[in-house]
Amino acid sequence: MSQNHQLVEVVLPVPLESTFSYRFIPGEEGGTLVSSGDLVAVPFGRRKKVLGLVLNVSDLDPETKKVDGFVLKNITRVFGPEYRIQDDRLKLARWIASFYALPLGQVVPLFHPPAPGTKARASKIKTIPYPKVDADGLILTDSQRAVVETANQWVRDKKYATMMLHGVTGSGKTEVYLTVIKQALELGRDALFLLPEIALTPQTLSRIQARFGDQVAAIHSGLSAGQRCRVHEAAARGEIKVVVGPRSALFAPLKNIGVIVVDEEHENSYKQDEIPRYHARHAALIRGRENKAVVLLGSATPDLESMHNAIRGLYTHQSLPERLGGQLPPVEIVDMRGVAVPDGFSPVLRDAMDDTLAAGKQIILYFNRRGFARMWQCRDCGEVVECPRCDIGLTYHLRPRRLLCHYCDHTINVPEKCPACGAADFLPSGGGTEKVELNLQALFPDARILRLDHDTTRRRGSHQNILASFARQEADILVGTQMVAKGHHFPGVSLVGVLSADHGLGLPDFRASERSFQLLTQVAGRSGRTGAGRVVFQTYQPEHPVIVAAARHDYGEFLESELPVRKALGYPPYRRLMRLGLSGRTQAVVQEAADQLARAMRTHLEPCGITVMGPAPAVFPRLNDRYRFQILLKGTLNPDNRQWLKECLKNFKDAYRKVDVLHDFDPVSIY
DNA sequence: AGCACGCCGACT
DNA sequence: GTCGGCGTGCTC
Repeated sequence: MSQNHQLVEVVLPVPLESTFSYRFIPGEEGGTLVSSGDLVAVPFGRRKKVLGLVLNVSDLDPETKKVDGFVLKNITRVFGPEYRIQDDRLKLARWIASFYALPLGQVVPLFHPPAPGTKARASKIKTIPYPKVDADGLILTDSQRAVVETANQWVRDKKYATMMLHGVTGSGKTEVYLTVIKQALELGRDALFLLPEIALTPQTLSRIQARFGDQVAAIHSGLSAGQRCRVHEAAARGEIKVVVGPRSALFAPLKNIGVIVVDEEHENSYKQDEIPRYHARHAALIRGRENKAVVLLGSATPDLESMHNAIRGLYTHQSLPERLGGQLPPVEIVDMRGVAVPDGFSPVLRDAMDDTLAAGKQIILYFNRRGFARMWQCRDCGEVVECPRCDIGLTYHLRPRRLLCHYCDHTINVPEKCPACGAADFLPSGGGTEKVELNLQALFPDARILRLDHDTTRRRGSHQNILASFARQEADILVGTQMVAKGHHFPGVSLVGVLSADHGLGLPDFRASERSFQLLTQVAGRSGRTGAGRVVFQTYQPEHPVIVAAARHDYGEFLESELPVRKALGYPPYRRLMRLGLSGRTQAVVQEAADQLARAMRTHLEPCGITVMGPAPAVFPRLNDRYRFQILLKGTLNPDNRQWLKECLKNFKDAYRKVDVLHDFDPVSIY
């Protein structure tokens, strides 16, 4: 008894609005039919297997060969029920597509494992036993208990609500998350626990696992495609109740979510920097709403947008003011003006390092530039060797010895003679972590030093290995870029030195202050996690409000200095941003395209209260031999605006085929 | 987005 | 001579 054939409307992962029609011939037993929400594999163009989402199904006359002039192809595979995308997940997909002005097909791949582009890998995060955690949890402090009670009440009431959990490093936020999740599980609900990949350390994992055992599964970069699928299937079948992982974990097929944790909510890694450019924190709120779940946003240095929402009463703001078992370390600001420091270490910092090493404690040194010297400059004529593709100075690296472009990875041998004047005397100026390491070794010949930056973490897993080694106190000093501010818990560290605290402040980005404050606060908080600690900020701007506020661990002070600036300039959190980036081979063509696009934007969006800025050459006007311009929109686009924008961009791309256009809502940086 | 086809520059 | 750059056209 043969079933009727099915006509199936499928969404495919292409940047097109259209859906595609396929035929499905049910199996002999007649059991399997396709239905809306199914994940299917289909032949598409020259490709044999493309994954698609079934949107609609209808009956099909077996004699019908064509639809709309297209010869129907057959669906080759229907995935099991674990892979269906339905209900709240489909709503989330539609929301992302509409909010970020993308075709649904470009969003759907977020929802099916394995993550696109990942090859099978074997490496696994080693599970180090976490120092004996009471499976029933610790005794909560009064402030923790107050927070937990509020959140638990919301969960019991099935109320969609967001809590901004504002607590310094070591104030016990994790304990709050785990307690709230525990209650949700007891009520038969599931939980998502998002955190930056970098924070997904073996310690964190085993702490969560110690509490929830085999009800919890983690998704991380060490998993193979097969392992990801197993987690996905187990979650869909209800065998797993808690999924822990980076932003992509948000799409796990849990059925009945009661709590979504977004830990370190201010972290920029929650924004995906490729299509679809969504913000996982924002998307988490949407999924929370669909599930009537409680969303916990945790941070020591909340994102200004989140904080603004808390101030406006959209989120409930809760503080965990005290650091458990200790106090925040005092920060000394060292004025570097007029101080001659050939090796970069002020006398204050040097003495502090001496004392710390003598006491057998550990040191973290933060310097936010890699390589040995930022510039390779001719002493005779002043010529700076630049990248031939990027118009950016090349950085001098010692090991291996070469000049490297930090933007396109272009590498050249160190020139013998100045390409401009032929002189053979160069001035490497502006230090980097390589140089700091060398100077440090000269200063403390017996100290064991680890360096953590892009260059020492090329190999897979080396990042976690270096951090783990330092946590085991196999080295005395950890020197590196901002990577040293995140990751493991280091009980042995009693001194943190920031070699140039004003480094990030001059960057041409409206978030430069915020990012500096977050980084300084975060790295300062790594000192004295057990016992006394101290922190030294070396700076040429000792009165800068960001540096002063960070030195006092005072978020409120930072907020007061920064919000008025944002308001005056019309930047987030007061107005939203959207960035249009244009790039191409020929400058004039890109320029012309950018002018045209900006004109269209002005005509259509300015009447809706949107401010159009630019076009202007990007901060790096040429990268990788491509000229770059950008347009910035300020204001909130309504759904009609977004729809119009989507179509405008599509037409525009057809008209200017030599220019690449990217659009980014709520960009994390406007470089 | 892929993927193939097709037409012009410097090389085994 | 061809390897390979990327422009362009199409996908049920």
